[in-house]
Amino acid sequence: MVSLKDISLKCGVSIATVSKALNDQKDISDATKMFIKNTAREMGYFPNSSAITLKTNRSYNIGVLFSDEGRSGLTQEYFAHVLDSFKDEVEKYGYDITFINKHIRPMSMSYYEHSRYRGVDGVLIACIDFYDKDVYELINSEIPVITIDHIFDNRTSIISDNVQGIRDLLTYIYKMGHRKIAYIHGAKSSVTQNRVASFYKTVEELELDIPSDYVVEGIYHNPEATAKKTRELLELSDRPTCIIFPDDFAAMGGINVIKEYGLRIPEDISIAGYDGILLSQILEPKLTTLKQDTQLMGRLAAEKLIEAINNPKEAIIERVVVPGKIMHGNSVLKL
Amino acid sequence: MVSLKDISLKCGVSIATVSKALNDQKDISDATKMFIKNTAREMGYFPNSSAITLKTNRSYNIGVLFSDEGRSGLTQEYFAHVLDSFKDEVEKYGYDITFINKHIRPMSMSYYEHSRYRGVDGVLIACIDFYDKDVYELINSEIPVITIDHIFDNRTSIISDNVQGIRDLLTYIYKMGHRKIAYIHGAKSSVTQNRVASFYKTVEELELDIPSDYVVEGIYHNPEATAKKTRELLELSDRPTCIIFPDDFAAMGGINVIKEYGLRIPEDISIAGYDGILLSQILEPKLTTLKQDTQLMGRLAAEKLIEAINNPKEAIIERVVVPGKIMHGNSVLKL
DNA sequence: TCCTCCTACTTAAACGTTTTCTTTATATTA
DNA sequence: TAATATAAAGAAAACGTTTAAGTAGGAGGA
Repeated sequence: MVSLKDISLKCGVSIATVSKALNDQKDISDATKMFIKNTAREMGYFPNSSAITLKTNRSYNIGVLFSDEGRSGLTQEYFAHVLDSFKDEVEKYGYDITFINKHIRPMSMSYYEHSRYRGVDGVLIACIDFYDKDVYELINSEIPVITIDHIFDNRTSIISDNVQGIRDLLTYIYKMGHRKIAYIHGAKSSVTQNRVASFYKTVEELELDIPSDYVVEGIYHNPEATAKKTRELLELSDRPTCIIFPDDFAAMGGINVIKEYGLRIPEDISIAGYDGILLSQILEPKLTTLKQDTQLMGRLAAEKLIEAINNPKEAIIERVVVPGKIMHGNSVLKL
Repeated sequence: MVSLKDISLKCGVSIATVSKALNDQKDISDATKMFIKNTAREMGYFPNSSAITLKTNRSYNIGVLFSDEGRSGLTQEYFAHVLDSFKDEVEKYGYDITFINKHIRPMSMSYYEHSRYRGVDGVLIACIDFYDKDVYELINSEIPVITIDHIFDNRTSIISDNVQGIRDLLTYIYKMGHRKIAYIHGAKSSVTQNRVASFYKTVEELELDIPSDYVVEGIYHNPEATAKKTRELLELSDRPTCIIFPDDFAAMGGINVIKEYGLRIPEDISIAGYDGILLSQILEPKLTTLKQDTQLMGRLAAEKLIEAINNPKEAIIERVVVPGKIMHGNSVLKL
């Protein structure tokens, strides 16, 4: 591997001069700089990130914490898209992305230790058990951190506007003439809390009268659980005219049950999803859903994180709320 | 940050002794080793990967090339699952994963340069334009490389058994009594080549007579393109009784068109997919498809790559063919 | 007793950079 | 002309680690 030393030998200058020339520093004459840069190119030089990181404590590497009960969040379309957008954006600034996990090398490390071990400049936390004490250790460390869809007091977070999202969805359904609206929400999490709270708040504002058995707990991304809850809703003596599912994918389970009952969507019962993944737009009828702006979320997360990396001291703690967009499909009938 | 030097000072031994003790080398008495290890733990020591990598040329970091026309392959369920499994496996051996791309730092680098820059021990190549000259540079470099679903002469590759897969699928459909079987395949790639060749070969073995307009080119993961081709097939004077789609997701487009024509699946027309993603098992009727063993592929890729890393000289070039499994859904009617 | 061989350690160089401080040479000023 | 400022380059230390080579001291053997 060609090193600065090799170039300095070939050019007959010192290593320091080569380093400065390649980094476009002031102290070098244009002629020398050109000469060195050309020689470096000819020799096929490229820098060594380990040496640079060791010396400067700046790795241009960002850690990503992205797991979900064993499975990595990768396999969830929503998070995959956020990560994808995040990756695109940080790459523009010259950053790479490394997954940070607990099990590494002979010893096992905490997230924080792992982050320090790899010398990452910052960490993106998403789709993870936010109540893990190892997450707390990281959150309270000196490493710049951004969280997605979860708020910590001392950290900037990017959150999808679940409050407005559910409000928009519910209001739309209301305006379509529905009054008996059920909601199968996801399992306990801050996302769910926001959605459910917003649901009840909107119900109040709209002066709706929603029986308590219309709001039930399902599981995100779980069509089976959704199917079960849907069945229960359909068995009620006073059946809802519209069901909001935890998310688009889970909705598939509900849709199957509805068909099983010989009911048509939306003629006999209306439905709505959440997320706005590709699938939702391909379903027949097209699903009415709330599309979360994963691209913007990823981009903002990148920008805010890099900002925090560049100004570790004066970093402002922000809660960036990213609005979603309602997708009017054909799954909610105009009554 | 606590360094070996700090520990050595506290313990009153040399830095070398600390290093050896922590790395369980022979040269140290048990008493000293214990003492040093305990002190290290107390002081909150963890190693610095940059320093280790710089010194040893071993980063315990694996590069991943995972992109797809702008979008990263992350957003494709099939590859997301392969990567997920790969990640799980390499982590067991203490490796981390870093995405390798072209744009990094001020200068832009080729994949190879980027790999060297980060000092990755090996690279996984998947879901990418394999005909890119930068991919060739990497393939022909000294860096251990594993490819997924594409064969290079000089590299080990893990490939899903597309030949047997299509054969199994077609044979199954044949045994269900179908003779007029259409195939909408994906765009040009080695995967497609294998599938199409296998389709024709099996057609011959089964002594089927498939008209040439039954085999048409679609686009993977593209429901619209699939819808268009499906429409064309349905418009044929001699309509097929079964259509094989490029993949499960693309199949959605075909399904919609079929419904649009007022046809029932499988009573009026049978269909099959490919991939066996979650979606396929949730569809009603359940899709008959070929499930690719993404978990095994990821694991094997990890094993083979680590093997190559540990034995760069005597690494054997292998083509590991991973069998899939046919999933008998209800989308193919028994004639 | 002396020599040899272990054992348990230390020394010091090296990996490829960056960066502070010096040095040298040249230009500018009085 | 001499003093001083400036530009361009170099020397050397440092980042945290590994490792080959060296050393001291004690045990074992003849």
